[in-house]
Amino acid sequence: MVQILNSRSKQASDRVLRRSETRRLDILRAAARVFRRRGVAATGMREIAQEADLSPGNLYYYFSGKDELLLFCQERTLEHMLAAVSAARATPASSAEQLRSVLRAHVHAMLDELEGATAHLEVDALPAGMRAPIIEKRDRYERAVRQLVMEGVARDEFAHCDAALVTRAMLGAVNWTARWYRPDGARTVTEIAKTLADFLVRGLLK
Amino acid sequence: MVQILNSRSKQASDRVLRRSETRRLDILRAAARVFRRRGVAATGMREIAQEADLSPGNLYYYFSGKDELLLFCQERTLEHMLAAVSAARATPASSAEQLRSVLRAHVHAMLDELEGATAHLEVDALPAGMRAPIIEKRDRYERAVRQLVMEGVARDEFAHCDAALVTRAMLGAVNWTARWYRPDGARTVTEIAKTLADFLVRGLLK
Amino acid sequence: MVQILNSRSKQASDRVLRRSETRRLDILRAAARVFRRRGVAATGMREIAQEADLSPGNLYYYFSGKDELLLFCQERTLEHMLAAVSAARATPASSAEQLRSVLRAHVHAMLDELEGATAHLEVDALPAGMRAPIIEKRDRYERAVRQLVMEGVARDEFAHCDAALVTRAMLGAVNWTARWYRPDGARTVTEIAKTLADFLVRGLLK
Amino acid sequence: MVQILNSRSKQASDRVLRRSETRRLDILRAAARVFRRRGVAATGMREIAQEADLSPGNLYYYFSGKDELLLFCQERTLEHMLAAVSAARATPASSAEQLRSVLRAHVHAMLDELEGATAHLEVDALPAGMRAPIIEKRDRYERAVRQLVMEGVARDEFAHCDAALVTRAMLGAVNWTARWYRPDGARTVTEIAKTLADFLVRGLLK
DNA sequence: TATGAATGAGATTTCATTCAT
DNA sequence: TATGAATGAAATCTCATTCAT
Repeated sequence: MVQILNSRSKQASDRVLRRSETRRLDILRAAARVFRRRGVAATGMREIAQEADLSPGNLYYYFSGKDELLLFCQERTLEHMLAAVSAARATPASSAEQLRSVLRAHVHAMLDELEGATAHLEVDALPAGMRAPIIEKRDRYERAVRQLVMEGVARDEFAHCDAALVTRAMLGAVNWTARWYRPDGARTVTEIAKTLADFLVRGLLK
Repeated sequence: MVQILNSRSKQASDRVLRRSETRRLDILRAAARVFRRRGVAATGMREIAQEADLSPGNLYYYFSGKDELLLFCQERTLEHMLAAVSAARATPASSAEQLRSVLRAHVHAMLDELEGATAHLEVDALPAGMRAPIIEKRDRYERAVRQLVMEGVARDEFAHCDAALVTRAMLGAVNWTARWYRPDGARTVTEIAKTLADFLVRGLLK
Repeated sequence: MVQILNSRSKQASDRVLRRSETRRLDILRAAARVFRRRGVAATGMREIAQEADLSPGNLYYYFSGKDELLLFCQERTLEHMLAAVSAARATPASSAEQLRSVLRAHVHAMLDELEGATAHLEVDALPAGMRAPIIEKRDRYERAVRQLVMEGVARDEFAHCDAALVTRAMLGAVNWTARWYRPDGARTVTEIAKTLADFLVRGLLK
Repeated sequence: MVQILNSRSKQASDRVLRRSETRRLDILRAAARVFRRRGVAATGMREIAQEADLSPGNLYYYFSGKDELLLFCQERTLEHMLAAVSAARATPASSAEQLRSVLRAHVHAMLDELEGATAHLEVDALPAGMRAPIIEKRDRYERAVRQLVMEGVARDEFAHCDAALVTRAMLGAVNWTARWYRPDGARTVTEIAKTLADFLVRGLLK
């Protein structure tokens, strides 16, 4: 990935790099789409290559292999989600509204036509040696959501509850959308996100 | 195989059949455990054979292949779950309590040490031609749960809601337990089942 | 196969042996039927066992394995055919009629409902080390038929010809019946045998 | 794979395709050779790969599996033979000479060093679902040969006979050459073809 | 003699990855 | 950068044969 810069102008090499980065992103997005459609384990490099409009061999010019591709996919989405939870918590809104907003963002992060990805839900598809940073992010995210729940309890917005379990229940409900959502279904992603967030938070309110 | 069946030989063949069926069940349970631990797509016949304590080739004496094994696993669990929902609906309890009972049974069907199985969550791992009966059962189950929700609304126990989406949210929350539950975790399956069922139904109450 | 004779009467043990031989013959016939139906290479021991009405394992009580079974099948039929050619040559008939009679017998040896066998046509299905006696018989048979042709030429019954090639042509024509003959077809084995023998010898006559 | 095709790249892709087709043909020929040597059922993918000088896995880059390989082999040869019979019938020659010419071509189609193939004789080696087009061609060919026989009878060139049976006898005689022909034998393919054709047609003449 | 069950070698096939150009 | 072709490891499955009873 690190390129040996030739003697041409820095601008030119920047442009090359930028083009290359764009290409890598395109490939990541293509991979994410196939992973979402078929599941990581059932997805072959050939399918990814085809979705990204290049030859199988050429994939390896941009990524070292399926694992790296998967790792970056997962990282990207988790960072998306971590940003969303940070944004929500930076808000003066109620815990309920913060939580709803996080859950809605979560659904969008998975299902949005262009950038939605679900590969991060399959951590075990990574070789054991590469899981640590993904697990760390995933757990950090879960802790942040749990924190929102606990804050709501502390603020007397939410009833007392087993925050750990309830958090997982909520995350499960939104994660599961990846399994049944169809773009041509009766409800839009936005509707789904709102309905689920409202329902789940309702179970917490006093 | 023309045999004169006297009452003794018939008994013997019954016994043999019964033993054979027992063995098949043992293997199914072993397969279900590995499927639950590692996911269907990532599970190899070798692993199943090892878990069931026989040689890989010998698996094929009992089942025609991975697909059949998977099909039976899925069918078994879905029938368990359908029985549970029928049992709950045969009860004079409130909709809320019926629903809680179904959700608890659902969690148990997946996580119980001995018989818990999650393979039915991965319908796409079956070859397309074998999916129909599984999908039918799965959808029948979902419809039954949705029916419970709608009945609760009709009886004024539950607030008005998008029953289809809310049902999927609840099922997602319980299905997702398969991903994070560890037998040596802080909470028992029974605790998890109760907490989740209570939380989820709470979101429906008026 | 060699049995340890117990102290009972010799008669009894003879009866056992005879019974055992009968059983072996039954199995050979069953094997021959399956070999004819499906070809040697495509026939499994399970199919033979089923056709012979015993368990797969039990086959090995009577025969040391598939190879022996095949060997005996081939030997049996070839000896049939050698006997037929000897019988024909012991006759005072013309060469033409002797030859016709051999060819008819050949067709019957392969297609007859009860005893017909074609396994001897697949010599290569035997392990190389076991082929010698079969090849010897097969070649002896071919030589005998060729001899008939050459005698007919010497006696001025047949036109001069390349006896080796013509013999193989005739044998090919009759061997090939095994591939297309169906018991429920329009012509009986006897009709086929006669028509083919007449046609083939016709090509030799002056 | 959206590509702007300028005249150069199109040429290149043509060249590539042509090379690929050449390779496929090479492999087909190699497979045909092994099938002829050892019989279809006894031939493994490893042997074909070795004969074609590539790794077993690489075979699957060119063909989807053994079945496809076999299908193409059979189709190729049968089309050769159908072409030969068409060519013969387009001729003003006598029925006898047309028939001889077909039989000679038949022998060549099977035994010629380079392109000879015999896989089409083993239709049952194909999975049942793939047989139809092969059987259709095979039967069409047989009908065409039978037609030649019947025409000869109608023209009073041939004696009255059971055309169906006699046709099968002739085809059996030539098909059987595949079983005994050895390239290092005493007679060339051409000699064999001529001798057999002459002999077989002789049996038809008045 | 007879059987259900077990085994191990080998077959076909898949697939991530690499190579040559 | 890009590609068609190649590879090798591993997966699923088959099957003759053997074992324990």
